[in-house]
Amino acid sequence: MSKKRNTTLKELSKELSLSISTVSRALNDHPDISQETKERVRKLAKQMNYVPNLFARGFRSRETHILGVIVPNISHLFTSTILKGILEEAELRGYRVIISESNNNEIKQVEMLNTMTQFGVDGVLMSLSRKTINVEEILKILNRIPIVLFDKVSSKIPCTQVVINEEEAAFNAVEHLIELGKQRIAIIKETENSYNSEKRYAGYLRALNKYGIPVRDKLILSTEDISLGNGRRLTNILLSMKKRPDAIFAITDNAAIGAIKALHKFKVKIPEEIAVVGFSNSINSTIVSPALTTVDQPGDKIGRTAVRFLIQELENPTNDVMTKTVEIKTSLIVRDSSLMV
Amino acid sequence: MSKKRNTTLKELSKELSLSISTVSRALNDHPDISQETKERVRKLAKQMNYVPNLFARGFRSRETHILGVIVPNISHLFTSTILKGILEEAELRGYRVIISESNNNEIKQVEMLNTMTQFGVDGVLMSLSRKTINVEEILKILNRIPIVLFDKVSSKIPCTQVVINEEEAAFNAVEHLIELGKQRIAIIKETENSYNSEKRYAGYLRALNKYGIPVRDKLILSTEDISLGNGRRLTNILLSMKKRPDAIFAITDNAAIGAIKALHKFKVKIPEEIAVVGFSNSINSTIVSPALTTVDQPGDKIGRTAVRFLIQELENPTNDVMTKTVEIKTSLIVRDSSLMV
DNA sequence: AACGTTTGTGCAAACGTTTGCATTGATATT
DNA sequence: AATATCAATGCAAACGTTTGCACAAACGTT
Repeated sequence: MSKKRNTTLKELSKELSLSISTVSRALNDHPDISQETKERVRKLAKQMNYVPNLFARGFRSRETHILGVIVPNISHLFTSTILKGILEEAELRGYRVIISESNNNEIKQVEMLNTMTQFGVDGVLMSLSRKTINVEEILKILNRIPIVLFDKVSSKIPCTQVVINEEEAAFNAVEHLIELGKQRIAIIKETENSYNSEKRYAGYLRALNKYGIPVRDKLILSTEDISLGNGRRLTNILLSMKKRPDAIFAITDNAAIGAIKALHKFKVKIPEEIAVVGFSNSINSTIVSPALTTVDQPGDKIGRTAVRFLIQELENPTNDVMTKTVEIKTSLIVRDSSLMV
Repeated sequence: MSKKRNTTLKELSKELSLSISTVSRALNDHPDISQETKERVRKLAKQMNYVPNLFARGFRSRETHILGVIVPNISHLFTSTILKGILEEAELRGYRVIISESNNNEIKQVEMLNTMTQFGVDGVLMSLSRKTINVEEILKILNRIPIVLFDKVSSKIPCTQVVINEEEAAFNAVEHLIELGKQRIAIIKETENSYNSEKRYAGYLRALNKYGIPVRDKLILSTEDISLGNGRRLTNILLSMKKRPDAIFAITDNAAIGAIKALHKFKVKIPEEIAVVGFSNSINSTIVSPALTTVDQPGDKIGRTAVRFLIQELENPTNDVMTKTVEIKTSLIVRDSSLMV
């Protein structure tokens, strides 16, 4: 039951009466080796079930073909969809993936980053923890190995960043509401200046501006923790106003669902009286009733793209920092919560 | 930007005018080394930011301190909750984790298992892909390194298995319905004989038997793919019967939600006319209305437990196969879909 | 015939760590 | 004084792979 040893190059070479180096080269398809020898070697290797010892190889070549991934919280549908994309793309290109959670804890995030580099990953894919303020440590590591950020990113870190086009997505969502004839559009966003929240807010403003709709401070609500409960709470506030809004744009599905729950309780007709739009296309958005209009973020595409850029950097190393920002397109999925005839 | 080299034992030893072996032993707290030396070494190591090269170490000792994890689908809330538990517990005990998806594909599952062992993981945690029939390859690998199965398990594989107590959980759920006074309780389960589905079905039967309620074939419905859509479809069948059931036990939340949607459409009162109980405590179960009564499966506990058993095996290797089955307790969460006053 | 070139192969070093054994000097035991 | 014991340290091998270089044989060119 204890770990048995694998076939080694040495054993193969003995069996074939060749040197270890020849066997190694034969298996690596080195041009110096004759076709005939290559075939003999490959045949025996297969027969003896030879598998290269990746540790020895990585140890020698300083390349592990392992990518590190750090995310705030793995059990979040959007995140795990991204992970799915990462896993698939990485595997396709012959890389393994090590995953870690930062639990939205900045200290732990740096710790993970450190053990990962210590461990010898070739590069790191990372979605930043909330309130990542002290980027100094991260920059230090960025000096040693390539990092690609996705989803939760920061302009303070000069590296490739893969995000959805938050601003445009929000713009489209709000424009959709305007096209329905809505004029008093409330927004539920985050208090702290997260990248995502800010961009979505910017999209909201641009849409209002484009159509000459005044921006009303009263309709702009913020919360620390953009959860279902807080969505409900803030909606209650909106409902208590003399002049109620006629639409709510929540920057996450959960908050939007909270809004729907609150509207339900007060028997407000959705979407006739107040339409609701969310953001994420989480599974819940189809389960709540009425089904929620929302922005679909193609998670797996984000993951795949991030991997592609990272590997690109790994395989064509340059000395100048890459600071490209790649924006992935989203699409608005219109459902009953904003479907008017 | 290219990978810089880390401080090595050699460099430390030169700086301290000690031999490499002494430095190594000092850092590993070997009893042969004097306290004084140990402190000198540790101090310089810290100062020079020494980190052991895990590859060299793993290479030498044949221990990587990496665990492999294979799951059918990472973006499934229950699965990612288990992963969370695995990550936390493994990290706590100084192990790294490599995660892979089998996508419910038996061939790929074996492939992943192979590359993982090839890669040198110390052990594997695995949730089986649907329709895992040919366990031969898995047994072969089980000969080389320890495997612990969780959630989707199989008695054909002699190893430690961590599961929830499916049978009892289902029993409790159905008993709850009976206590409400329900007598015609339908079940929606899977066609193929998955471990989970079978156990839950057994619990259903036991509950009926205990209370002397006849088992009616007509009320036992099966589907290949236990999805929301199929839950809806099968419920429609139930509704078309002359004598409708007065409760539905669906062996997954999604199917239960499908049932609720169907009942809604036909204006059936939940739970007065027909009560509904699901299984999983997915987020959706609180979002659907009425909120769904369901079985809470403590995912992170499953993950943690699985890791504990695996490490236990790793660190106390024996030659006899472990075939323990560990059952994790669940609890029934009663919500509106079965709340009668 | 002497010399380059090409082709295929082998030798040996290197990667960074751990560890069995040898070595040294000091101290305790007879 | 001779010997056994002990504590602290160093030497060197080993893990499996890759790779620069050397080498030998065969061939082509002058």
